[in-house]
Amino acid sequence: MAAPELTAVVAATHDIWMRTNDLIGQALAGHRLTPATFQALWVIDPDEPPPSMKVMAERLYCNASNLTFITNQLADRGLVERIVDPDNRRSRLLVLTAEGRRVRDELVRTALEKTPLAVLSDDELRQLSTLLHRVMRSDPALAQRS
Amino acid sequence: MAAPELTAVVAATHDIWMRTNDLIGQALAGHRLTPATFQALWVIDPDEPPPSMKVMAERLYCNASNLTFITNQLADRGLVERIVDPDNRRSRLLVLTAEGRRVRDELVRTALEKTPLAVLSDDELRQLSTLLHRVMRSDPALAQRS
DNA sequence: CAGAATACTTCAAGACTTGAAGCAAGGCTA
DNA sequence: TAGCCTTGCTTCAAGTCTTGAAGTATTCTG
Repeated sequence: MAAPELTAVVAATHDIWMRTNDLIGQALAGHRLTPATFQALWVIDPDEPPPSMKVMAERLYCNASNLTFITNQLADRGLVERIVDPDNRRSRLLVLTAEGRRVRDELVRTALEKTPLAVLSDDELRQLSTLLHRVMRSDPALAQRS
Repeated sequence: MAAPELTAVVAATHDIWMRTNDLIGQALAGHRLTPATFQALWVIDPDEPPPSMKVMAERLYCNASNLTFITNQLADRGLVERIVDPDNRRSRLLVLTAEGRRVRDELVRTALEKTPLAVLSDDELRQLSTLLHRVMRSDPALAQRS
């Protein structure tokens, strides 16, 4: 293989992500959520202005109709509400309900406790963060997140 | 948030993975593959002894019936074959066909070219690899891969 | 040898994803 | 400002993915 380190890093990234999902599966199921719906919840930061469906679709790398489905799942569970964007009445903003904020907080906390990445020291986490942010800044689609 | 670095790292891991998937989607579609089926192909190393369905399920964090489905997808496309494990006739070993090896090689190469992680220098990749392998060694389920 | 365990398959149900078609709102231009 | 194009979202149909329960064949164990 031409780039064994790169191969190992790509594989490790995937493995760690899948393992994290595996470890929080029970907690998600307790709220009738799945990796896909949890990820949608994750990317709605309650301290930021509510994202539109369009913005959510970009964050989750999915298309509009997919996001309609995911949003319905969250709305059916009482975790988010759609409101009309007063600045653009075609657009729907996704707002966490009180329950949505509570569940998001709890599950994010669980994910951070259970992820294998939690074994790293503060210093190692900073190193890792530096490297990953360098990667993200290099990619236009990722740069607008970090 | 109690651990902002950890949060950022978990999010970055996921974002980079999803972005990589996004970037190779075209190449996968060219072989009628999806992220799930490509991942299955990825974890069959042609230079190692062929894995059983059971081993594959562990590697992919999925259950046996799920793996039957994924294997059927790959077998229908002529990329893998099931053979009876001579040492345990309950077990089926997954062997890449010649076409399977070719497609795997091509798509792995594409993934390594397109992943945003490819911007890192050799030195940075080594740093990243060191950190991620430390994470993997700390988790029993991950340790047996790296 | 009988019963339990293992490896896989089948089936049914639900969750996810995509693309095509449609609707309402906003933008543009003659 | 009417007509047309674009945007943001929804609906629908089709296909993919995932799970759990039940079933089959094989192996293990007492």
